[in-house]
Amino acid sequence: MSNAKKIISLLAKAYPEPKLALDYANALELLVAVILSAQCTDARVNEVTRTLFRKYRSARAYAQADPAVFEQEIRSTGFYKNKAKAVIGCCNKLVEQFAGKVPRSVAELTTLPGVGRKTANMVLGNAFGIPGIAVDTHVLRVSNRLGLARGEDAEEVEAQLASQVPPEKWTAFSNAMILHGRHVCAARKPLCSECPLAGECAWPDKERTS
DNA sequence: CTCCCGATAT
DNA sequence: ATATCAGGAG
Repeated sequence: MSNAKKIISLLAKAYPEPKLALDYANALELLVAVILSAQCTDARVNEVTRTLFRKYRSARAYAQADPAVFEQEIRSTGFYKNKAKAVIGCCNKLVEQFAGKVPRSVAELTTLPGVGRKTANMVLGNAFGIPGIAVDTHVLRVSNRLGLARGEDAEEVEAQLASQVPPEKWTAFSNAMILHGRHVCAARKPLCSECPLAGECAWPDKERTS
């Protein structure tokens, strides 16, 4: 078994049924939660969406929101002006071009304002069960450290990962990589001594900060 | 490449 | 005090 296959297998064992830490009940809620999650902890997003999801129950509801009010409602997630514009703009387009429903392809999703490949793949995989590898800062970092990919471009890394992981495992793989990046292979203080993948990891000791 | 922005860890 | 954090747009 190749090193990459071993790593992918160990990762799946370490994170059986990896699920997102974001709270959501449907594709629209997940889309909104992922947009709000940029540069923000999942815990804070959940705190905000707990009340937000009770008030806005459809794409139309967000589309009709007062921007100034909405900005304040999501303020604590940071980048609130951009995010408010993204969510409201997104939902306007959903209403006008997608019958108020969240589309099921990367191509369509990325036409929505504020939605890039990472957000699109996150929604596809977790809300629709359509295979997708969401490459965020964690997946980028962990992939490079493990030696599963090389490079800083998210789309290139996504392609490299896609060629090594069978499509039916893309979503679980990317969710596991995110969890691993958050809790073990952290940017600042990676817990290499507790890492189940340490034996197969390509990251040289000299580059470790702790 | 820069800007957006608050919360949290260090 | 300040560096960094579940990105995307201009």
